Amino acid sequence: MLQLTKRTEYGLLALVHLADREGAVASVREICERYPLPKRTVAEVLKDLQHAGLVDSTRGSSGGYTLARAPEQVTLGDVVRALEGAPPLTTCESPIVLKGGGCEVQPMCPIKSPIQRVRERLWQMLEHTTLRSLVSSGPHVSLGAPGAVESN
Amino acid sequence: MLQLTKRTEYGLLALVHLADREGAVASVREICERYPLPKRTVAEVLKDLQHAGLVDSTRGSSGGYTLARAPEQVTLGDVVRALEGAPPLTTCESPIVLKGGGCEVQPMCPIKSPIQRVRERLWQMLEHTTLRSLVSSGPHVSLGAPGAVESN
DNA sequence: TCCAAAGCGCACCCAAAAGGTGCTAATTGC
DNA sequence: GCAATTAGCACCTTTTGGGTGCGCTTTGGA
Ligand code: SF4
Ligand code: SF4
Repeated sequence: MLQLTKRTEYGLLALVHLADREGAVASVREICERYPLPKRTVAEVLKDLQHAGLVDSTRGSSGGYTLARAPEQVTLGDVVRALEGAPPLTTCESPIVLKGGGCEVQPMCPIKSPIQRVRERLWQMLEHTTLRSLVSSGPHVSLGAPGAVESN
Repeated sequence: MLQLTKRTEYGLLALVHLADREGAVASVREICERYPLPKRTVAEVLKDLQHAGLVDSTRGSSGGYTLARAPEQVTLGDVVRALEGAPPLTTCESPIVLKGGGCEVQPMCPIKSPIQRVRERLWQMLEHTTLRSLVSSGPHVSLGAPGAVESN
């Protein structure tokens, strides 16, 4: 389907939160207190983002996550790649060789290369959408002073 | 997932074939003899395309499908809409009201409107990719004279 | 020293979607 | 009438996505 997964949404929300925190660590609990999201799943997503090198983690009682790069350096494409894996758009032309030998239509397929062009343009779009642009545009109600509020 | 379904691929291949036929009817059997595709599923897809008004059907022993519009008038977006239904990209902002009241994050969601902009650009892209451009670009081995070859 | 709060890892379950099939009509040319 | 074709609907199977259970490790602070 032509749709982002919830995992990707969770990841984006978490990253936006981290970007707001400007380098301060933010725990999963903190994120889930700000947005009504399933805590465990968000934790899973953050872990994946950590593996992808998009966030750094610190363990221990006052641990949490921080952005690993500046918000300008993180793109929607990075997040999708980290959380949804391979980006094939069609079943052929996926980077990894697929079991079964791939698509039988391939040798005579008239739509393969046009579709690939579409895919490339789509990914260009995703790569050009930075976390910074997400943070600065939306309605995005401001937090209180960093580290001050968060009543719960 | 950010990926087209097989149904959409089948639909595109079928439409390309119909475009080649230039107004002549083509049966599901004929299409599946040209491309190694599961006959029944392709039939199902064609039926959906018919409901969406993209193809016309004629029943009976020498029946089949024909393009309902010129190849320039059919876009990738039309096909996706016909075969994958609603195009939300996120779970909020889908045209229909969803059960459960929709996303709880919505009132404070910082990524909603940026994501929608991405969605719009994506669909612009899909709407600007016509069936004609698919037919004329790919490797697309030419058929014999229309109605002549097709040995099987 | 101990405990609570956080992340880590893995496996597992449940629901939804995608892909595909069975079967039975209805239509139409030969 | 017969064979080829589309129409309609229901059903199954596999895959994917979303979400949890449970125990472990790390670390700061009471
Ligand atoms: S070769 Fe053509 S039909 Fe096969 S997966 Fe690629 S685009 Fe789809
Ligand atoms: S989190 Fe934001 S973008 Fe995602 S569904 Fe909710 S309101 Fe829409």
